[in-house]
Amino acid sequence: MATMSDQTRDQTRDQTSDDVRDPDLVAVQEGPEAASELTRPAGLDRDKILQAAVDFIDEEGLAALTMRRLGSTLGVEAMALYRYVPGREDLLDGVVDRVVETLWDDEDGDDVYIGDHSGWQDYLVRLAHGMRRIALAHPAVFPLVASRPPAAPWVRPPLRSLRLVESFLGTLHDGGFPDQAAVAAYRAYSSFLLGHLLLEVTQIGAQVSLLDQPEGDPQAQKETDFAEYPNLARTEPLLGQDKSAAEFEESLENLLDRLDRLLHEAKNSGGDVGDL
Amino acid sequence: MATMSDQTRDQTRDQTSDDVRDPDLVAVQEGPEAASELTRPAGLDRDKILQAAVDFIDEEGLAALTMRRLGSTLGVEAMALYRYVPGREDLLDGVVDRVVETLWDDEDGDDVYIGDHSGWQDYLVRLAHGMRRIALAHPAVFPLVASRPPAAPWVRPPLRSLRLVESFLGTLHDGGFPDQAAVAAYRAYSSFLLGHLLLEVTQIGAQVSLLDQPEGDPQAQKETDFAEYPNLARTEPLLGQDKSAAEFEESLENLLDRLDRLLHEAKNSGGDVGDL
DNA sequence: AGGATGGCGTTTACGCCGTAAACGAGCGGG
DNA sequence: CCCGCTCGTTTACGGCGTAAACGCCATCCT
Repeated sequence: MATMSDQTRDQTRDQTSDDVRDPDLVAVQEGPEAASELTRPAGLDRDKILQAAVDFIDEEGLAALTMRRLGSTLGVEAMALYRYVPGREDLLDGVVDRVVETLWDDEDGDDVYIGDHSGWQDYLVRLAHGMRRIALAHPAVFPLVASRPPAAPWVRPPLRSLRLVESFLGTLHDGGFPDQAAVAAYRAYSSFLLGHLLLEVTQIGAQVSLLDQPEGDPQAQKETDFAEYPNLARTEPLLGQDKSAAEFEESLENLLDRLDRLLHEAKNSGGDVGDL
Repeated sequence: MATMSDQTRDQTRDQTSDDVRDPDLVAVQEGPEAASELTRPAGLDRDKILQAAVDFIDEEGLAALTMRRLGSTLGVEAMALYRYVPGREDLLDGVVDRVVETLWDDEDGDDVYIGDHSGWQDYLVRLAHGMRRIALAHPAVFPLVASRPPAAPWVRPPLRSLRLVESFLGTLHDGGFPDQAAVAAYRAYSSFLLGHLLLEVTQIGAQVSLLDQPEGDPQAQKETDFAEYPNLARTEPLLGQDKSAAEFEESLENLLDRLDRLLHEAKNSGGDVGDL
């Protein structure tokens, strides 16, 4: 597994060979905010609560997050949170928003910052890597990003942030996509990103839960399974292998090719694309 | 390549305006099991409980499902369920399994039954439509299929059922895929299916929740949004449009083309595919 | 026949949950 | 000085998942 020590520099989209480093794994640096936190929480605010919730989910999992426990990590009773957050559900929405917003915050050189870009393909690649970085940084939070209803009911997830959808559509529009094609591209892109990243973080979760469940005689279990499932048995080592980064690049590239085709078809037919 | 030529034949179910019929929308018929149920539950068993849970989630949503409420729909106290189900989490796993197993049950003509097929492309198309039918029949259950950890930790979701993965790998193996390529295909296929269907059912959920939230002055809300988000404003009618079926076919076809390419590359290099 | 047995649903109870409501403690401005 | 405001606490309630004890009743052995 490539935990990678090295940064990315050029990051042109041609990485599919087999010893792929995984630049999306580099951590997002925390804000230099550590003053005197152990001594005193120094007063609550909504942002502090949301950050604490993100951290909590990362460490303990979504199921373990309760208002009381979250409060206690902040040195406060549960009810104190309700002055800043309407309730648990809204808190989760806030967590999603906060995590997605980091797309704009941590520019971190040249990879993730999506405000400035050269061309829609560059934009889509940056956005994809930005989202993937978020997913890998917060694997337990990401399913929330995918499953919460969108902010506006008529916009489809998983991007959820109106700001993000707006920037997406605007970029494609500027790139020459007629509206119809831009929307089709948005959906194809969303579903690709959602599917790949959800699969990837779920795998991470499964690996983790594998570690803390080494219970009674898994050998017998294995053998019975394998008897019924010869193909599974034969490919088990391959199934366990992690080539997520390479597969991600491959699929992303393929999608971009597809969108490129879509763009040219739309242009040639004068923007009158009836179907996808 | 273009494997969708045969398709379905009749299926008049025309619902999404334009031109696209959506055969996956036809309901799966319930078993002819309705004897005297209102008079007496006639005794619990695990299957009855799981079916009741599926129905409950379909009608009330996952969040509303509690042991007490589920019990009461069966005319029974909550604790009675524990004789057949170890706990709530296991019940949810059971729900997922039961729903996925219907892939084999309801053959229903020629579209969904995946045991018998002619070639791997046919199989993948049938499987995709089968899964989509399940997703559309149980939109509130499907996110569960996607987010539960897999049955074996080293197999990645969303298919989750070992039986299904086994049949997938076996079919591709028979179709000439070397193991490495079959596994790559499994992952690409899984992530496509997961992404598309999750997006689609989430949209259904959003539409539903739109209906029961017609609250205070949405007009003002709209205008403020639109001021900040011109591209969203312009494309709103397009974003709301439902072309899921067409987009599904398009993406599926594209994926099959990609897998076909993968197969031939793998064959030409003698099964020695280093990367995807 | 009659008592033991064991399957199955109920009752009771416990601790944790989200959160409504009332309650102070501290503080800055008239 | 004390009013009123901000902000965290206390108390309380109903619902949750579920452990444990408790009937009830059909069946079976003798």
